[in-house]
Amino acid sequence: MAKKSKYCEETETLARYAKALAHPARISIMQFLAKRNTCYFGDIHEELPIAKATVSQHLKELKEAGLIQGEIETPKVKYCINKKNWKKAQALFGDFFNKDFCDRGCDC
Amino acid sequence: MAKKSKYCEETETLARYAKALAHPARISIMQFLAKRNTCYFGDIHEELPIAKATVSQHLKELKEAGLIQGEIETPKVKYCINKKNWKKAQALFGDFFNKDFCDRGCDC
DNA sequence: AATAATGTTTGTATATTTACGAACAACGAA
DNA sequence: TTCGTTGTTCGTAAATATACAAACATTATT
Repeated sequence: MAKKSKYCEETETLARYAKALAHPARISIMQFLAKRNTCYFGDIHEELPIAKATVSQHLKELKEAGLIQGEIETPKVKYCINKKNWKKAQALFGDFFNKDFCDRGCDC
Repeated sequence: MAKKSKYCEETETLARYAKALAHPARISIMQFLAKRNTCYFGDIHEELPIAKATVSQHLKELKEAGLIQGEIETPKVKYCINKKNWKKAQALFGDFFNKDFCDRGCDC
């Protein structure tokens, strides 16, 4: 059976990215990855005030949303931003926030 | 008692806005408000594939996040974007997505 | 084989989110 | 006063999200 999609593709995608970023821990992770060359799980865990199991869970969500990717570098795991999807998100949020609605005159 | 804030202010705020946008119905609402002059509840409801009680709930969340505001225009209710906070969100997402992380060389 | 190091997965408890119908509130019109 | 219109709030059910400890998996080392 087909997936019920009540909203347009682009809207769904944007909402999905927003959801992935809807937690301060995940924002922090993305910021950390953005400014770091090497980004092992342990380093990320160190930066955050939460248990490692929870960090792992957040990383999983970011990965499932496509914003990051991980690779095993025994015995560590290295994470980094998924550039392709990051650009996609960048573009979607960019469009979203550049409606110039003010000029159209929402009159409140 | 003070609210426990484990993350920095800016990160929390960004996550809060992201959370407000983390549902296609709410993205749709913002898009609708962005391109419309007058934006009554009924018009918004018409655009969405959900019950009015649910629409009302989503509007409440957007309002509590500060992204929109509403005013009564008996017998209707007019909603519109909160420009001040919209600009704030615009700026926060702008900074967030302009890390130029690629140049720093995340090496995956 | 036993140990150590690094993360993931599982189990679980609690809280939040999402959705809807029904009841309610406010107000103008008949 | 009784309706009709417009939205909000309430009650509730089901699904997700968040967090942690404990158990587990993997690989290197002793």
